[in-house]
Amino acid sequence: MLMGSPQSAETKTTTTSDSLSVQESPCLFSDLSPIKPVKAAHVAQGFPGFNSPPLVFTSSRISSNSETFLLKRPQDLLSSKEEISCNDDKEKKSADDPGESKKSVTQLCRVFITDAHKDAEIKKYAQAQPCSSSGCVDEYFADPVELDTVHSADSANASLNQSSILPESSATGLPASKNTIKFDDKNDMGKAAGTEVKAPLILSKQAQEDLHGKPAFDVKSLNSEEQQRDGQWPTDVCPTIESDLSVDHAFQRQQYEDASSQNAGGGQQGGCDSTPQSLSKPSQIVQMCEDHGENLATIPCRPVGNLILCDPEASENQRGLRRRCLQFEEALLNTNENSAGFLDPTNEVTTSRSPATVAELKSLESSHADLIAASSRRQVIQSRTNLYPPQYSGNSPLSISKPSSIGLHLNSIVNAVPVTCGATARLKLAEDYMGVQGMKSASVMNFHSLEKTKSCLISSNVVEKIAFIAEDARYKIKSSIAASSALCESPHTTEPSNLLKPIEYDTTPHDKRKLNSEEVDSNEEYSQVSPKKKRKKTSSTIDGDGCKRCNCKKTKCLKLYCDCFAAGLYCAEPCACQGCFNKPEYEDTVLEIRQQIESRNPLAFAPKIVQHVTEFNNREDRNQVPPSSVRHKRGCNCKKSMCLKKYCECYQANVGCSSGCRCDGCKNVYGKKEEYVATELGVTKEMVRERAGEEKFEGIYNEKLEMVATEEDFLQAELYDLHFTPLTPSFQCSSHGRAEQKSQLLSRRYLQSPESDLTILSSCANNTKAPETLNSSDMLPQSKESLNVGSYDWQLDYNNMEVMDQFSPKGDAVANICHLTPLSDPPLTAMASSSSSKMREWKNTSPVQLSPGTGYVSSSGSLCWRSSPITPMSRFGGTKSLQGLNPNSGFCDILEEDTPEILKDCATPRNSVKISCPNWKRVSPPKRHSRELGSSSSGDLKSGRKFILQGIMMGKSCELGLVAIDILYVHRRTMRKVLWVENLSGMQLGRCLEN
DNA sequence: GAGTTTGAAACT
DNA sequence: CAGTTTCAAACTC
Ligand SMILES: [Zn+2]
Ligand SMILES: [Zn+2]
Ligand SMILES: [Zn+2]
Ligand SMILES: [Zn+2]
Ligand SMILES: [Zn+2]
Ligand SMILES: [Zn+2]
Repeated sequence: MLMGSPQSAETKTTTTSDSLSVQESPCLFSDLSPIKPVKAAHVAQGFPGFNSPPLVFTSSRISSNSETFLLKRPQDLLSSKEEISCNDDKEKKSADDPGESKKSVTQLCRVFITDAHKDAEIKKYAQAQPCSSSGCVDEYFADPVELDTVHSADSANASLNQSSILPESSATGLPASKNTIKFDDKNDMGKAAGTEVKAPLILSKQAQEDLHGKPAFDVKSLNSEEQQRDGQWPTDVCPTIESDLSVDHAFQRQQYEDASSQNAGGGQQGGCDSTPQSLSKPSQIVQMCEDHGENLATIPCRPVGNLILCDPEASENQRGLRRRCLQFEEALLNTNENSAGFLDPTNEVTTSRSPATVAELKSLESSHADLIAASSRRQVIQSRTNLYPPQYSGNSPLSISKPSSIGLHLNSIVNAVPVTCGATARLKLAEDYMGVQGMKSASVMNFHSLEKTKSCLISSNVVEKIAFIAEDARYKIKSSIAASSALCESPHTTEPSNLLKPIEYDTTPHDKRKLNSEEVDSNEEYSQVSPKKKRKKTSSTIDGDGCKRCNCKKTKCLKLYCDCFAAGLYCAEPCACQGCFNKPEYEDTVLEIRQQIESRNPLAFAPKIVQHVTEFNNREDRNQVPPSSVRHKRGCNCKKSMCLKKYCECYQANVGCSSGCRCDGCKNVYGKKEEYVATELGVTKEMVRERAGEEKFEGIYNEKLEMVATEEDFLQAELYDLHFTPLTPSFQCSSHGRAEQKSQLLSRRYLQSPESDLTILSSCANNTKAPETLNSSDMLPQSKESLNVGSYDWQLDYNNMEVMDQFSPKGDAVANICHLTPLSDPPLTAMASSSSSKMREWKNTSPVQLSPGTGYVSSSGSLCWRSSPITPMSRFGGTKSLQGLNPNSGFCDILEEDTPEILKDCATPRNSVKISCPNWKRVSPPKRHSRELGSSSSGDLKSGRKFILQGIMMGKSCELGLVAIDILYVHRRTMRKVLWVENLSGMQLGRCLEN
């Protein structure tokens, strides 16, 4: 946005990173901490010099946020530096044996991870550091850990500590940033040499430079970059990366730290530790998540007592936890699927990777760059959002809400899960991410199962589900990351520079397409990426484990052509892909790309296999639901295979063809299209209803659901990530995962009402569409109506809205929403009190939700990553997927279709159906998404309204991005109309009106 | 393992 | 939105 051209932005970021960073990402920063923001800004700016402290201090909360950033940065920086050092060493080695260096790193990472898992999270970290023994990694983690612990503790305790921390971070950050910049230049040179610093550098400075002078895109550069990534990248990059990384990592780490601190703060850690150890790797991963969750939980717990007390930090911590969770989840996924993911030393080392990736991508392809930039921008926005939330959380007790939710989750989870508290906590977190509170226990179980499944994902379905989960996790992570990055960027510019640049430039995703062409060249380099991959290449795409692996040659695994990417998973060891960017390292890039793709096709990452829930199915019959109900979402288009071979997606998914298939001569052994059509007819009515948003569900589920729904829906909405969108809907509805994901937000609500557990389907109905719309909305740029929304206001409004919601929706809310002043973070204070919690959630969940990932990422990053940022999906999938997964891989993805029917969950019995799809039918605004406002139905309600967050930086107003859209919901039974404000993700921020 | 076939994804 | 190209998996040999 701000920057006309990414390049310029990048350049700015790079240069500014030290001092000016803010300017570049003025929006972010400004927005973020308009008031206090300054602090944030300071942070950013400060980084260079001062970093730390300022933020922190100013306001505990805000500071906390800033601090977090700072912390993260510092951590990142430290870690980065350390890493760098390691990397350097490695690089040197790498010169000899790049692979080895990487491996070492990866190993370290693994160690770290493992250790972490074994040990309590916090402790884990701390321990891990020591334990990790291996130098770089250990240090890396250790630093972060320590910092985290300290910081976290500090944060938890008070911002003060953070502030103290900050300095370090800041100091480190600043220098680092500068250094990085310089490095960048050098790097460039180095790149020429063949090193790779570029990525980071590129991202930051180079990118900028490139932008200025020329695009770095050249494929060659890309290649070189890639190579660098693989090999040199660490060393050279490190410096540069530091800045970049520092940002992302900083966030992540901060989060991590927060989490750790939380853990530390909470006694749970110990428990966590125990659990984690017991768990197997995958389980470990989970545990990790759990631990984090626990941490979070702990925080929440505190909050529980004092709910809010947790403070921003707590909230942040929570966030961090969440992120971690996500990350963990991802990690789990990754770990399960690919040990490699973790392993990738580079990734871990690079933690900064994302930036690098982004930069690389950019360099690789102008289009890519654009995309990345766009993503980065988006991220920034998200980050902003995230930031806000954190602040909020930090600021006010309000944060409680999340915690409370968390607590609830924890409780539920705990109960459900035998795992130790820590584990449970983790689980909770995971669940949250996953999305379903109601699912919690089940979800937990599911989660585990999922992990397992993931590891084994053989069936495409399973994979998908997993993917979803992973994706969700990713999204979360991404969001978190993005947020973190954004935050970093905004504040610090330096680190963010990577992200920021891209972001700012943010080119539109459109350009991304181009990437392909260029990408090819890079492939060669890619090959370098991992020799291991080659192994995989060998033959079957399926690893011994049953995990699918890709063998992409030209797409860098950033297109749907890549099964890994399409599944929302990061490529792992087994993958034989060349020039792969689908790695945690490149999280930012991955996310960006994902977003772009989603923007084009909201359902792109949605599970391909959906269970059509018919009324029959929905209801009691779920069991009855004939397998037939499970179908490929889009159907196949087979012309020659007669749907008898895996060429057919339907067949491959072990599902019959459906009316959606355009296959010729269908002979699908799982069900011929014709047959399906015939059966469908009977159902169709129901289907229609559902689609229409009708009653189907209502009858059975609604009752509870409705109750819940209202709240839940909203909550859900909140939960929903924009990304989820398509997929999510179904998932959301059914899936607990979303609830979980949203859980934080929802949790409140859930907490509020047991029913909440039900899950929230609310969005369900809408989900499908909504997501799309949301996606469209994502297109922020497009959004026209830019309301200056203050995050603050949002939150507040939101809160109000929520309140309103339950009883009487009111148009007012809408107005409020409009008010949103995301940027207002500063205002946070105000917000803090009341709605902050909600806001937080919202923020968290919302676009950025993901944010969690990043911070945490750094440490776990590698871990988590496996699953890619995907976004929301996982969330959805979460519940359902979980359910499905558990039992049988079979489930896989089946999600209910977009339609609200989400019920699928139903499948069982558990409670069923809580889910809900709420009776509320979503009247999607014009698909266009964002812009159109009052679209559909009730003239009264104005759905489609877009809300754009504007921040004021440095006195300048910046558009943060499209924040929310009005979506009209109509109660199927009562026909009551409610206008919800949903974020891009589709999350419901608040209810605007009711009729 | 190379080469062919296939249909989704990407692109125009 | 249709047509074409690109892509990587599935399949064949
Ligand atoms: Zn791939
Ligand atoms: Zn792969
Ligand atoms: Zn790959
Ligand atoms: Zn077919
Ligand atoms: Zn089919
Ligand atoms: Zn067929």
